[in-house]
Amino acid sequence: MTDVNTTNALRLLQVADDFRAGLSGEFSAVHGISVNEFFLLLHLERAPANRLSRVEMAKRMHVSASTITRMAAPMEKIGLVGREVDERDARLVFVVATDAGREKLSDALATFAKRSGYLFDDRWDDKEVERFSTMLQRLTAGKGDSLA
Amino acid sequence: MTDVNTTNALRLLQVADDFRAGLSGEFSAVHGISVNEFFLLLHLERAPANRLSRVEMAKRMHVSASTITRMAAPMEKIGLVGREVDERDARLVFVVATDAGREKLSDALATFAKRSGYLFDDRWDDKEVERFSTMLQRLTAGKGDSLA
DNA sequence: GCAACATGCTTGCATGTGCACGAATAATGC
DNA sequence: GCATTATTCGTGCACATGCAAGCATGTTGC
Repeated sequence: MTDVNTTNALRLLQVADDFRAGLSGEFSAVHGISVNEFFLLLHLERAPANRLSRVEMAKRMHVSASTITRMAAPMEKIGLVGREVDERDARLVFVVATDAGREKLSDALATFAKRSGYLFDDRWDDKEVERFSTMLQRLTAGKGDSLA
Repeated sequence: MTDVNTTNALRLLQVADDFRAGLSGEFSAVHGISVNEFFLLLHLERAPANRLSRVEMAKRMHVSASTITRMAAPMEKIGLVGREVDERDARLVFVVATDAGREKLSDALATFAKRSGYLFDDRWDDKEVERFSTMLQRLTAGKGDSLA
């Protein structure tokens, strides 16, 4: 545990957990969505034609396909996402972003940006933030479908 | 979303999720414990007298007290942790590390260190790792009870 | 063409977790 | 002292999620 890599990984997980916990509370209270629903909308926004099949969404979100099925259902009811079937392959059921969904995402992203600012701005200068960004990008390298 | 802080926060969450997902699989397969059980053992190891009350453990693990109650029960049955009651305050029920629990933690920490190595060693040199460590530490500053 | 296999989606079941409540114990105010 | 309040723990319920199975649809080999 004196290993630097171990220490870094522990801190990484802890910082991420703290940030996610804070997000969860504000998303729920202010936007009425969960963190996972936010990420689902974000994945849609970055996807071609603003839509993804359920298995593809599942892979990108690190959850099972059944979870996507169950997450999408209530979001369809309140109009945050829509449902489309592929013309050629009737097995594929797409989750597709709606205008309401994009607007909700935009609102939530403002909250996300604000909390990101709390995390970094008060502690680091621009140069450090840039350096951190480069480092993180290398950690995600090779793992496709990244959001950032 | 072109905001650097937002990008960094997104990457931070993504890297942490990936790492946790990988850990989860190996912990389950090799050590027979969950990531949360690993963290519970780790918190015990770092706690005074190797024990913590349930509410205190709950705060440090970002979970509810009832979750600690329910996590501890099966871990007691297989001898990974013990149960102690405070002599002065009969409300307090401590989760306490056992020898078997410490040994299990030691094994799991080896796995954790190995995967931490995969994450950092192959990509960065020592100087970068040290810099990253310093940066992460500042992000956790002010949030007590950190593990690293 | 048809059979065998592969892929995507959904559903039943089991598990993990939070919230709200109640019980037991402690601390506080009078 | 005794009543009131606070704290800690456990439990019932609701919800989210993964896994295994089943169904519908596509693909491949012959």
